[in-house]
Amino acid sequence: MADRRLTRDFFARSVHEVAPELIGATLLLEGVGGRVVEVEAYDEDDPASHGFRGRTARTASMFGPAGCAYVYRSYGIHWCLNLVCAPEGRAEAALVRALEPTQGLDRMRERRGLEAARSLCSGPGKLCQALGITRIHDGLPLDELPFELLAREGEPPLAVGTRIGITRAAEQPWRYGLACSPFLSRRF
DNA sequence: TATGAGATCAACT
DNA sequence: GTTGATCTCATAC
Repeated sequence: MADRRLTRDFFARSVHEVAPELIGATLLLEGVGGRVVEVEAYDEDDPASHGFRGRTARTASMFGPAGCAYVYRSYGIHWCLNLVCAPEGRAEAALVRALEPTQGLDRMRERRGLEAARSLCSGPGKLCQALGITRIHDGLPLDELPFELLAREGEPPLAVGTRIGITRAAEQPWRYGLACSPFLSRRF
């Protein structure tokens, strides 16, 4: 198989370029995962972004090198996975919101309880639970195990919309998805 | 289909 | 003390 691995160079650009190109890519953790069908872009000048108020202990990895994971706790219960992008010394990241499960379905059902494939990874918190992503993955490079991140083949139909679950800058059309996918967290 | 409450933690004011 | 890049379950229409 050709090496379609996404490396740091791929992420060393504006998140607004990277995010749409992530749709259709394959994300695996320890062989469990699937195709990325939904992401949201957050940049440093974005009031909704964790990077907006500058670097803190929690958001440190968002300010770290491109091509790494930024994992944080949301609402005290859920984990959310971001892929760090950065042109140069900036804090930008793409929030992975939904996957189409393709590998390790059994492991996912084990972690989340018996469930239909379409609801295993249809949301940032669900996806992290299904793949077993926690704080220990915060800051890890995405081009090394246990992560595997493979570029898409071809250009899938893209859907664009407004981001979900935020109160500030809620009108920005920085949510990207695979058009008509049944695995989205919400329809566009 | 839609709306609302509860769960629960760390950063921030 | 408040808030949030969420999810699930319950209740209502």
